Amino acid sequence: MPHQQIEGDTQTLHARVLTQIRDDIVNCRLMPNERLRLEALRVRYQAGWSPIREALMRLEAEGIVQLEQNKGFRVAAVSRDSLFDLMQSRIEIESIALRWSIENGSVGWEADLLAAFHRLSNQSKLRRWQSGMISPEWSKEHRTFHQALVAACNSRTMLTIRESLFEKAERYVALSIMSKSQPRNDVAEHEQIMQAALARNVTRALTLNREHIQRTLNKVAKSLESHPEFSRPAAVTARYARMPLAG
Amino acid sequence: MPHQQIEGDTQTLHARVLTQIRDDIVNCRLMPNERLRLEALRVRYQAGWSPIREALMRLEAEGIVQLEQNKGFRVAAVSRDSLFDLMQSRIEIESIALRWSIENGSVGWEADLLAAFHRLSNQSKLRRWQSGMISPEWSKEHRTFHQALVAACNSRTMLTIRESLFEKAERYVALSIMSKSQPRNDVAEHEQIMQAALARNVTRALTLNREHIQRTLNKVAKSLESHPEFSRPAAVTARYARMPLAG
DNA sequence: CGTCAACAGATTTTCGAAAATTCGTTTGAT
DNA sequence: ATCAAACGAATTTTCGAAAATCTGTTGACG
Repeated sequence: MPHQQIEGDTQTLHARVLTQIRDDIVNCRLMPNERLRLEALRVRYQAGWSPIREALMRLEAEGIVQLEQNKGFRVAAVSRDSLFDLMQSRIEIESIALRWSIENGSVGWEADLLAAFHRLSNQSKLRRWQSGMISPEWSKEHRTFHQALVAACNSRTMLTIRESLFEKAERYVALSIMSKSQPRNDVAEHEQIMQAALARNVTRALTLNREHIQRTLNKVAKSLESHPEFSRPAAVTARYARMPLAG
Repeated sequence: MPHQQIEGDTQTLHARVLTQIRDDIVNCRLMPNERLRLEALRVRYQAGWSPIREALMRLEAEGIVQLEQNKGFRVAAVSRDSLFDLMQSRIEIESIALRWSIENGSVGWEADLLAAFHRLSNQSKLRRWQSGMISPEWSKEHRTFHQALVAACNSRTMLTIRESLFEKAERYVALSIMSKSQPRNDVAEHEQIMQAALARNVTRALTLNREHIQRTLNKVAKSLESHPEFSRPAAVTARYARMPLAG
């Protein structure tokens, strides 16, 4: 069997750039609707035109970057409408994936889920946010927990879709946190969802999950409304200063 | 209404190449799992490295091309498992989209749907296939009809997902047709679905649509099993004939 | 014989220059 | 003064050469 190379060893440039740009967009270090000038990106990510354009094309397909022919790339815009669309779709997709996962889940799934929750709840005891930023560690555990919930759904397709929507939602949440709105403490919510899933109570788990997403939606929508500049033109072409390599 | 630029006018190269390669893959002119050598693509699509790689990266995100670091691109493989996964997911996604569409649909939606069906049913009277190929015209009308069904669903997200799954399914169907299995005549099925949708009978429309997809699944799965070479290694690296005839 | 290092050819990946396009401003005609 | 053509700078897009990586083969050595 071909031994999988450890990432970072012989990782191609476009793969590294892809990860970095995506991370910067999801965490709103590159703001919604911000113009992505190639020259600036070339400096920021230390690469030539090709790897950067390749990464951007991929992100365009993922839907967090937009391309206008011969006019270049932008970070995908945000809006109240697309937020609602996103969250409503997310509810439906997660419902299906979660149902299948609960129906299929093995003991191993239960174990992984418990473990993920344990890590999440402990992480949240530490400072979860500072200076309008979600701590990357908490963010990671949170993502892992939600992944663990649906992990047994046994459908690559649904998992991929779910992940993509989850990531887009994360960007809205990051935006919301940035505008000095405190993240809500939802450890208890997560625990309830997990309990319902472990009890194989599909109806209850789906309801709780739906409410979980809806509460996030409400909070984000509110902070979006009080900061209309986020969904506005953002004509401000933030010339980013010389920034050292991210991570 | 902003008038869309006629394509072919100031279309960038990577956009043209993207469309062409995608089309070739969906119609299995580039076979599943086939290696995509850049040099060959460069000749075939008359472009430099950059536009081709950019197109391939985008297709990779769409999931019909696979990339292995430093080893290049391949057409995404097919398999019984991913076919079932795809079709099952498609049923769920289309169910949601169709429900919303029926609940939201205006008179304009009804009109468009009727028009699309009319075009489809007439198209099918012509020769629908020839020499193991679905006629592109029929294919287009078919795609348009299914689009018209869900068009009123009012969720860009769900529509995009649905379209992507539909396209992947199309590739499997093309594969099935190629192996001299006749396409089934499903005009009546389409009409029934439409009638249910127009009658705003959500339950019936969803059931019919599910059965429609399942019938396609059965047919494609059968022909996939009788042609195991499609889902197999395809190690045959179609060295384009520069080998002289033996003896 | 079998293993492994080193090499050569093929292929992918990256770079930087050149071509094409857009955008903002100026110029010139009415 | 108004409008539109036209120029030039900024930016995107494309090309082809160069670098890096992979693959398969050869030949030395245990």
